[in-house]
Amino acid sequence: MRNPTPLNHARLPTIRDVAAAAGVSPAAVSRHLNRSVVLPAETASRIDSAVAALNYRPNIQALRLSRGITQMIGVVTPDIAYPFFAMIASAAEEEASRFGYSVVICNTRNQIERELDYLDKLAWRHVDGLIFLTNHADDGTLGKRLERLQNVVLLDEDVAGTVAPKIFIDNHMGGLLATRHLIEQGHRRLAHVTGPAGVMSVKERFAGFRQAMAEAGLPVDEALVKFGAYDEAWGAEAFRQLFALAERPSAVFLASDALALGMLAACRAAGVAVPRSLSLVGFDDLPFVRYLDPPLTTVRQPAEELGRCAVRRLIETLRGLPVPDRPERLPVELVVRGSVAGHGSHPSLR
Amino acid sequence: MRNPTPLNHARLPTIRDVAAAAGVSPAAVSRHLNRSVVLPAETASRIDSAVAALNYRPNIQALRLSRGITQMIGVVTPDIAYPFFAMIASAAEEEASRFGYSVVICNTRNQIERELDYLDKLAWRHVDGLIFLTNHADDGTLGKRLERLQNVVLLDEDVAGTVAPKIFIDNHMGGLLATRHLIEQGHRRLAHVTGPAGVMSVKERFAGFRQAMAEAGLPVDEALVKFGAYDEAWGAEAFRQLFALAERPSAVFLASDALALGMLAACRAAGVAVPRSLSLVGFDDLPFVRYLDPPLTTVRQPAEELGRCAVRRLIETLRGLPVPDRPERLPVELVVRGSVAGHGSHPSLR
DNA sequence: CAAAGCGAAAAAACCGGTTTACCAACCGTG
DNA sequence: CACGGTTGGTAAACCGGTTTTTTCGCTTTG
Repeated sequence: MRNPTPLNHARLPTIRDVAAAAGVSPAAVSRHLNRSVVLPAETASRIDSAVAALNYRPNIQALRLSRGITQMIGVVTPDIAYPFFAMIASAAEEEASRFGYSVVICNTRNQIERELDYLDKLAWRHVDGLIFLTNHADDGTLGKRLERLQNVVLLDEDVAGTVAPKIFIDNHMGGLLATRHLIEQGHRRLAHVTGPAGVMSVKERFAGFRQAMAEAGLPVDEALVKFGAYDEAWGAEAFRQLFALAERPSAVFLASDALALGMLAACRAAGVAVPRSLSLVGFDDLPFVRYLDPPLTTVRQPAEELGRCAVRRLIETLRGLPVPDRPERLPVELVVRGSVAGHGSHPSLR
Repeated sequence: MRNPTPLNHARLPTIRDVAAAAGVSPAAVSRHLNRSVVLPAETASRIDSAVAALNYRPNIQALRLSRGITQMIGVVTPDIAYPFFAMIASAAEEEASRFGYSVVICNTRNQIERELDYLDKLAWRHVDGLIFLTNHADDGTLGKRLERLQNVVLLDEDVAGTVAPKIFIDNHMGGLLATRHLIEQGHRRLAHVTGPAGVMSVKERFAGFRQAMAEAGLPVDEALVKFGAYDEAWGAEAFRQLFALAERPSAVFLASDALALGMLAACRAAGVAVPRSLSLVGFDDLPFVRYLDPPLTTVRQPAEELGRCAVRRLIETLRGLPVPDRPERLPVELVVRGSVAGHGSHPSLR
C-alpha cells in the first residue's frame, strides 16, 4: 500500500468498489448519487443497494479536491473564550451546520499578524469563507489585505475602506438608549467610558451619547469621556480617574459589560455603592450580568442573531449574491435591571 | 475549465507550474519541498526561486487527499457558549495551532444524536481526532460507538466502559476541599446540590463530600443531597426544596458554578443573605464569579490546562502512542472568596 | 436503407498533490 | 571490461472523487 497507515486507517469503500458491486462504471455511480442524471429504475436500484451493502460514503477530501470547495467557514475573533464571541461562534456553528458547513475556530488575540494568518488561510482555500470580527483600529494593513479577498463578512466592527458584506448593530441607538435612560432617571453629570478611539463602534456609541445629551440640553464634559480599551482593566482604571475628579459624575455609560465589570469591582474596592452613589449602564448583555449585585442595566447586543445572520450572509455571498452597498444593522435593546438609581430632583426619583 | 468557478476562484499555481518554471519534474519539486531527498545546490535553488517567484503554496485539499490526514481536530462539547467549555476550546485551539492543527467546533446541546453525528464525522475522516466532552449519563449507546473508534480523547467526564485516553480532574479532591472548608468554618448541617446521578464527576464529587463529612464525624443527611442537573434552573429549584425543610442547612456545596448562580439568584429573590444566612461553595471557577456579590468561593478547574492537555494527548495518540491504562488527573484548587461565612461555635467564627 | 437521433453507460481526463518504480550517467573496482 | 553502487533525476500510478467525451445499440425518419 502506498500510504502505510498514516493514522492506522482501515480502508473505506470507494466509489469504484460500489461501481464494481453494482456492475456499472464509477461515473455512473457518481452521477446517479449527485442526481445529475436519471438512470433506469433497475440500474438505479442496483447502485443504491450496492451503496447500502457497502455502507458507502464519499470521501470528503476527494470531494473537496475535485469540487474545489471545503464546506467549511472560519469564525475569526480575538478570543472565543470571551462570552460575547463565544455566543456568536456557537450560534454561527448551529446555523452553519444546518447548511452543511463546519466552523473552525480562529483566535487572533487581537494581533494583526494572526488576523493576517487567517486571511491567508482563506486565500489558500483552507476554508470557503470567513466571518471576521476585529476589535482594534486598523492602520490600513488589514484593509489592504481584505481588499483582495472575497468571501469575508465583517461582523460587529468595521475595517475602514473595505468593501464586503457587513453586519453591525445599531451602536448609535445603543448609546442613545443608555444615555437617555440615565438622564430620565435624573442624572445630569454623566461620564462615558469606552474602547479605543478610532474604531467604529466607539465612535457611534459616543455619538449616541452626545445626541442624548444634546436632546436634554446637557453639556458633554470632555474630562468625563474616557477612551481606552473594551476590557475590565480599563473599566477599573477609568473609575479611579473619574473618582479623583473634583466634580464626580453620578452615572456612567460604559461601552462594554467588561468595562462595567471592572468598574463595579473598583467601586466595591473603594466602598462606593452601586447604584446609590454611582449608576452604571453597560453594553453587550453578557449572560451572567443579571446575576451581578446589582444586576447590571445594559444594552443588549443580539449575539446569537449576529452569528446566525453572518453565516446566512456569508453563504449567500458564496453562492454569488452581490455585496450589499450598505451594512446591515441589527437592533439593540435596553435591558433595565438594577444598576441605575434615580437621582436629584427629577420627577422619576424614587 | 472543468469547474466553472464554483467560488469565483482564481487559478493558483500548482506544483506542475513550479516544476515547469524550474525545468524539473513535479516529483522532484515535491520531494525537495518535503525534504525527502537532497538535491544538488544548483537544482535546489532553481526550485526554490520558482516557488518564490510564483508564490507557490501546496493545495491543502490535494495534500489531505494524498496523505489521508486532515490536520484538523474537533472539540465536541454540549455548547461552546458555556464559559467553561469556551475556555477549553480556546486553549485547545491555541495549542493545536502550535502543532499545525485547526480546530472545528462541534456543539452537541447534550443530544446523543448530535454526539453520534460528530463521531461519524471522525469515522468518515472529516477530522483526524476528537476531543470529547459529554455531560450526561450514557446508556451504552455512546460507549459502544466509541469502542470502534480510535483517536478520541475523553475530557472532563467519563463514558463508562470506553478505552481511550482520558483526561479528568480530581473530582474527589474537589469535593473534599470544598466540604472541608465549610466544616472548618464551623458549618455542621451541610447540603450538596449536584448534577445528574450516575455520571462520574457527580459520583466522585459526592464521594469527596462524604469523606470530608466522615472525617469530621458528621452524618450525611440524604434529604440534603440533591441530584438533578448542572444548570442554573436546578440550582434555583434545589434552593426552594432545601428552604422548605424544617431543618435547613447552613451551607451548601454546589457541584457547578451554574448551580451556584441559580441558587444565589433564588436566595436573593427569597431575601436570604449570602453568606450570612447561607454559605455557598461552587465548582468550576468561571471567570466572572469573582465579580458576584458576594464573590463566589469555588473549586477551580484548570480549564485552559484541560484543553491544552487534551490536544497534546490527542496528537500523541495520532502519532501512534499507546492509550494510557489510567486516566490522567489534573489538580483542582479551592479559591476562597466571600460566599462562605463562619458559623456556630467554631473557633474560626468571625 | 443510410442518416440522424437518442438513451445508457463506459472511458478518459481532471483536481493537485505524493510515492513507487525505474532509468541514465558516472564512478570505482576486481 | 563487466559489475555494482551511487547520484540525480523522470514517468507513471495513486489518493478518490467529478466531469467531459466517446461509444454502443436501438429506434426513427427522409
